[in-house]
Formats: sequence, C-alpha cells, structure tokens
Amino acid sequence: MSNGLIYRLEQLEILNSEDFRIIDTLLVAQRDIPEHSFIINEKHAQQYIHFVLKGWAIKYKTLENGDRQIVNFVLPGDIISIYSPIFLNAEHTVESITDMRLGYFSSGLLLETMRNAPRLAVALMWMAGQDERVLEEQIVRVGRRRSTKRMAHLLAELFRRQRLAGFSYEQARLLPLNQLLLSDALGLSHIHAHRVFRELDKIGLIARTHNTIELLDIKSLVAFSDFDESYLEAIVNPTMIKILKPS
Amino acid sequence: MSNGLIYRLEQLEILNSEDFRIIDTLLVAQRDIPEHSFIINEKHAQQYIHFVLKGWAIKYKTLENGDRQIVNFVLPGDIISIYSPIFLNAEHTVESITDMRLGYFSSGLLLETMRNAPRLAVALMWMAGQDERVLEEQIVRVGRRRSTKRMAHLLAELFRRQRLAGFSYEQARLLPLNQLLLSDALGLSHIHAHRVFRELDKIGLIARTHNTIELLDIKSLVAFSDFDESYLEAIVNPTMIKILKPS
DNA sequence: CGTATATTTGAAAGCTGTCAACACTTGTGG
DNA sequence: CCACAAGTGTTGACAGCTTTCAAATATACG
Repeated sequence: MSNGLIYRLEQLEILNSEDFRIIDTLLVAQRDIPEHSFIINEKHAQQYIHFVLKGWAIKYKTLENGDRQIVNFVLPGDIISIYSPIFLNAEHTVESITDMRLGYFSSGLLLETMRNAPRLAVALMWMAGQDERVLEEQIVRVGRRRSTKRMAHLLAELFRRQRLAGFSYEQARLLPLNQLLLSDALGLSHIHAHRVFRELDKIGLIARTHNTIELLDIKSLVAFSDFDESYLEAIVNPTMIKILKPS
Repeated sequence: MSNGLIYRLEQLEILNSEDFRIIDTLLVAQRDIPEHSFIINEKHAQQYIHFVLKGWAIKYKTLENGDRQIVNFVLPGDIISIYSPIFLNAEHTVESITDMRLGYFSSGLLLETMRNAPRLAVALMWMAGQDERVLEEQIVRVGRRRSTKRMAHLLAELFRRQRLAGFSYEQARLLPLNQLLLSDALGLSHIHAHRVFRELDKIGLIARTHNTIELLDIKSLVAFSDFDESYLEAIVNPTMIKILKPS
C-alpha cells in the first residue's frame, strides 16, 4: 500500500498509462504535517486541492455554541474538498488527527486537467461523487439509526474505505480513533458514546487501546449494523466509458 | 422568475453571453412530470442529468426496515445529481413531490461542455460544491440540533434557497411540504414532528394549510434557528476567476 | 360517499443528554 | 525519574427528549 489514490483510480479501470503519467506530475508537491494541523480552515480562502498520501483527518463544522459535528473522515486515498478553491471561504475545517503526508496542486492545474484529460476528469468526478455518497450515507446514519448500530455502521464503512484504498485486511482493522471523535461524528454525547463503546466491546466487535480502535469481527460488524457497501463500489457506468472511447 | 438555474448562474458573474448561449442549447430537452414521479431510482442506472425548471422533489434513501431518510430537497434551479451518470447504479431515489418541469441532457454533453467551456465547467463545479455544502449542513442539523431548532433551521434554508433561485420574498415564504416529509428529512418520528409543528405554530413562525407551509416571520425564524446563510453564498473565489481570464 | 392518506392526541416506555465526580493516560518540565 | 497538567475515559443518577403504541379525527380524491 503505497499510494491510496492511485490504487483507487486503478480499480476504476478507465485510466491509461498517459493518465497515470499526468497524475505523477501532480504527485510532485508533497508535505508532511503533524497531528492536529489545520488543512482547511472554516471561513478562510483555500488555494490548493489536497489529497492524502498517509494519515487521517477529520472534516467538521463548528456550531454557535462551540459544539462540533464531524461531517466526514478523511482517509488515505481521499481528495480533500475538491471544490474548496471555487468558494471564497471554506465552510468546514479539515484537521489532521494523525501525522499525515499530503499531496497538493493548484486549482488552475485542476481546471487544466479537467480540460485536457477527459478520462482523468471523469475519474475526478467519480471521486467527488463518491464523496457525496458518503455524505448522504452519513445523513442516513445520523438521522435514522440508533446509537449502537450507528456506531457500528460507521466503523464498518471506515474499514471498507481503508480496504478500498489498498490497506490489507489486517491494517484496515485498525482505526486511529477515540471516543470523542466518534461521538462528534455520530451526533452523540461523549458519555453516550462510551455506553455504546462498552456494548460493542461486550459483544466482541471491537477492542480499544489508546487512540486506536480494533475491529475484531468484520463479518459480525457488517451484519449487526446492516451495512451495505454498495454505495462505495468502484465501478464506472459502462455508458460513460463508451463515451470516453468513441473508437 | 422564469428559470432558476439561469438566475443562479447569473449571480455567479463568471459566465459570458457565449456561455449562456450554450446553456440555451441544453435547455432544449424538457419534460413535464406529475407529482410522485420517480426521476432517479435507487439501484438503477441513470443516463441523463436533470435540472429543475419548476416544482419540488425529494432525494432520499430507503433503509432495510422500510424507513426512509430524505437527504435533501430538490428545488427549482437545482441540478439533480450531476454525478449520477458516472455510477452504475443510483444510491438514492429522487421523486417529485409536486408537478414538475425538468430539463435534461446526456452525460456526453456534460463532458463535452466541461471540456470546451471552462467557465461553464467552473459554474457546474460550483453547483456541485454548493450541493455538497447543503448536505454537510444537513448532517450538522440532524446530528447536533434539537428537534424544534432543527425544523426551523431547515425551513430557513429552504426559504433562502428559493430566494436564491429568483423567487420573490412572498413566493419564497411558501413551501410545498407537509409533516411527513419534514419528519423524514429531519430524522424525527412524524408524531414528534407534529409536536414541533405545533410549537413553531404557537410562537408564530409558521402557518399550515394542506401541503403548504407558510413562513410567517423570516427574521425571527432565522434568529430562532441560529441560521447562518453563509454556506449558501453565491460568490466564486476571485482567484478562480483570474485563472479563467488569463488576460 | 367511502377509502386512503395525513394529522392529532394521550400515555408510557426507551433512549440519550446532562451533571458531578473520579480514574487513568500521556506528555512536559523540573 | 517524578510531579503535574491536560486531555481522555469512566460511573451513576437523573432529567429530558423522542419514539412507540393505540386510537380518533380530519382531509383529499376518485
């Protein structure tokens, strides 16, 4: 598992070697940041598009009263807010929760790429669409699932997303999360998140160590949470592919 | 208020007359559909990109147990799931809740436009980004706001979105919604939604008639719900505009 | 006019948040 | 290496919010 983004794009099976060469040029600019760094700041302008080579971040919004709601987790292989440069000010904050390695490129380069590399444009749109699907699932989760299954469902998603970024089964079982982060993501008080934790613990689905959650039984976790991974599937509509290759 | 999409794009101030001419060609294909029609079907392939000329729809996902969660409302001036054609199967359903007039165009045309009209491409990305912002706000709403303010916050958003699509103040005060729809959107039981309704009624924020909610006091509604409209702002980052016009 | 859909009510149960302490871990500086 | 501070995790009790159940009423539509 070297580069989650490339791994994901390979799965799509729409890019050719020239496309990957272009991606290589995007990979030039990289930087390492420590835990608790801000990548995007609410109410601030954003110039670059980032993508994650290593580490995790959270994307959240802060309320009037200081509460925060984590909107999504940002994993290796994810692009961070592809749209940010379009807007004057960001509406959410993106903050690292582990050490990270990021790649980044300018919005101008994005536009150029969308223009000159139609397959890459579709791939990027696919990434953005994927992101939207994850957000929608988060709405369903928070709106319609009870705390325990809500937590389990999120954990199942995060496992699956790590797998889709090329993590091995064993690696993907480990999530760099704690109680606070999960309660802020699930719309629960941290005290109730603790109750939920204990319950999942008791039925043998998870184990916890400092800042790491270990998924002990993926199959049961998926069944218990009614997790249906179809919204994460990495398949491009064949019609779209036909349009790309009008041979 | 003739065409909400054009109205919104005009506000962006990045398109020129040639761009609007291209849009005109996209406007050729239109159809009218009655209330309760399916525009996109969960688990079905999607070929066209739709946009709303008239009427409202809901975008929702159905759970294992038959519950549904409305993920977003679809209003005049909105594009319906710009990404749909990329995926093999839709992950949500879009269903009209009033009579509607839709425009539609093929995914091939979308790609071509993104390629040949960079300003339009940015405009479309802006639309998609706007959509994502609305989803994120919905997550915050459902995750971190209590029922009454949650409802008020959503109503304030919908008013604002109608205004941004060119509705007059008086028109935008009317929402074609009922109790069931709002409870499914807010993650509440319809019984609790009813309690909330009565409360908003009592403090004079709304009035209800058959399938229409009337907002009586926008200012108080916004204040009561801590509604901050900044996530809906129609401003493109100047840097982006500069990139488009490298004069 | 009857049926289906939507709204309304009251009561009870259940889930989740809040409060107030306390314990534990980690990282820092002496 | 120890002590302390800060952050995170843990507990129990209780209040409050929301769902569920059961049933009645209203409204729309054919």
